[in-house]
Amino acid sequence: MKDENIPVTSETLGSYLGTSGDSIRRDIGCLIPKEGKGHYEKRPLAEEIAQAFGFEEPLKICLVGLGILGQYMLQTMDQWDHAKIVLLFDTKINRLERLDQSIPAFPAWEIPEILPSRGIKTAVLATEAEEAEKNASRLFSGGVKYLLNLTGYYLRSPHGGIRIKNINLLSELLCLKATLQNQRKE
Amino acid sequence: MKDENIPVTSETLGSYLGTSGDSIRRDIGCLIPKEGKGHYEKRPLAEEIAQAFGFEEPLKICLVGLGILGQYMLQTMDQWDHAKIVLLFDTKINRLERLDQSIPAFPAWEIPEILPSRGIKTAVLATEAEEAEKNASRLFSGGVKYLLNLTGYYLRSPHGGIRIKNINLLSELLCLKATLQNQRKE
DNA sequence: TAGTGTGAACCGTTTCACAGCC
DNA sequence: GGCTGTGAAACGGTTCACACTA
Repeated sequence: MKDENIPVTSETLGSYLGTSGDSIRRDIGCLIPKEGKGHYEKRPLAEEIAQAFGFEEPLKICLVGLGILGQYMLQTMDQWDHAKIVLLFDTKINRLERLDQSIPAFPAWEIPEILPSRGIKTAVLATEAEEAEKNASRLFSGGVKYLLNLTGYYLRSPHGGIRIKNINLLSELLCLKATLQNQRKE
Repeated sequence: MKDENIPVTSETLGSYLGTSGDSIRRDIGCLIPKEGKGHYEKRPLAEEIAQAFGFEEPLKICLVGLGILGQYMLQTMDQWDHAKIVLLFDTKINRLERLDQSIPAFPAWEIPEILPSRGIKTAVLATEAEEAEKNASRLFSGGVKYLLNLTGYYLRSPHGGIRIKNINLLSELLCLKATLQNQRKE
C-alpha cells in the first residue's frame, strides 16, 4: 500500500459522514491529545482514531441466531477486517448441524456454559423476537458487554456497564414516513 | 378483539420505549390536538397516534436487492401489518427468475421506467454497497421520498423533500465498542 | 391522590466567530 | 488564503416543578 499521508480537510471528512467540519474538528480535538497543529493527513489520523477507540485488533464477536439475518451477518462480516465472528449459537439444533463452518457452533442453552471461558465482550443477537430476552440475559451473564440487538424486540440495559444497540429494521420504515409526513405540517 | 379502553400511564409507555414519562407526555402533547384532559387509554391513544403519523393504511414499499438481506426483509415484512412490499428489483436477472413470488419483480435498470406509475413513496435498498448510489438515484427520480438504506454505503439526501435512513449493521458494532471503551476513560 | 399538561431550568451538541498557523 | 482549534452563542431535547383535573 502506498504512502497515504495525503491531506484531508475536516470539511471533506464531514461530508463523508453527513456532518459539518466544525463537528469533526471538535470530535478529533476530544479524541486526540492535541499536539499536532498542522493539517490532517489521512493515514496518521486514521491510526490515531483507531487507537483512541481501540480498533487496532479486530473485535471478537459471538453471534446468536442463525436464521436468514444471522447468516447475512456471518456472510458480510467474513469480508471485514474490523470484527470477526468466532462463536455461534442457535436454538435450533438442525440449523447447527446443517452448518459447514469452521466457526464453533452450539445450542443456545449452552451459552452460560461455553461463553465465559472465551472472553468475548461483544455479541450480535439475531434470533426471533420471542427469544431475545432470554438469550440476552444468557449473554450478559456470560460476560457480554456490548450487544447489537437485531431482533426487533426492544431490550433495555440491565445496568450501566452494558451497552445495547437496538435496531428494528421494520419500524425504521414507519419512523421515516412519520418524520417526513410531520415536517409537511408546517 | 375485546374492548381495549384500558388505562395506560405515560410512565409505563416510557418504560416500553426506553424513555421517561415526561417525554412521552410532551410528545403526545405535540401530536394530539389536546382536548381530552383525562388519563390515557390504550386503544384510542394508539389510534390517534396512528392517525397523526398516517399509519392507518399499510405503507406500500419497493425493495431493491434480493440478496440474503433483501430476502430477510421480504420474509419478515410478510408477517407485518404496517407495511407491504409490493414491488421488487434486483440487478441480477437470475435471482429474479429463481423467485416464486406473487410480487412483481424487475431488473433494477427498469426502475425509472416502472416505478413512477406505481405511486410508491417508500423504498428499501438492500443491494451491494457498490450499487447503492446508482439505485438510490433511480429510486428518487422514480418518485421515492423515504429510503431505508441497508447497504452500508452512506447516502446523503439530494434535497429536503427526501429522507434517508442509513443503517450500517457492521459499523454499529464498532460504535458500541467505542462508546463503552470511551466512558471507561473517566 | 395519582396522573396529565406545561412553563422554566438544564444540559449536551451544533453552529458561529475568530484568533493562530502553515 | 485556507485550515485548524476553541471560546461563546444558539439550539433542541430532556428533566424539573407544579398547577390542574378526573
